[in-house]
Amino acid sequence: MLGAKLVHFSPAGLTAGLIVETEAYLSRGDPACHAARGKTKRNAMMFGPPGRAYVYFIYGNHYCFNVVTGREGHGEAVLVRALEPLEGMALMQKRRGSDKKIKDLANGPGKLCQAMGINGKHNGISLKQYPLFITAGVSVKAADIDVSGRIGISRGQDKQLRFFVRGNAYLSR
DNA sequence: CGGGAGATGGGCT
DNA sequence: GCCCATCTCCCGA
Repeated sequence: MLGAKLVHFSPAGLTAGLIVETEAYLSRGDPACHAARGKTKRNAMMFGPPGRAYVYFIYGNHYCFNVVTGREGHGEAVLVRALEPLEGMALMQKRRGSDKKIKDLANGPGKLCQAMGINGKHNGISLKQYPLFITAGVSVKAADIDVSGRIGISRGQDKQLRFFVRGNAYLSR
């Protein structure tokens, strides 16, 4: 997914960005994964077919955007943590705050949802078609991808499941 | 600049 | 009640 392009045609206009940072949440042996304790109303979309969005509300203020990656019934997804803004920067600033610099528009999971206009109503929709989809972006070589522990979690901190484009200016950290 | 804490609300126990 | 895959502000350096 790194280097792929996330596009959203919203009623307010078009925004798009390159995926530069992700985290994997596995279906087995991963206590940090929302699906670790079985299927619930909240995480049900994670168990659906791959290629759909799993969007959830967190900390009373923010949404996080995931792509379901596991086979149907498995409960596996990839969290998108940061985007390099490509199109619709003016709209992103309108949503995020006009004082924000470009590099602060989508360099975090909550921030990118706000910048892209992604919210709970996108939970479960296909990411292969209008209005919200992932398409070809730029090619990222394996040698340019770095790995680290995941950010902001309290369980499963030992796992090296955060992936990002080394040196990219739009990472969350 | 870096660290600490509050805001804020839905889901789960 | 408590937890939480976060963000922002405010403080001190």
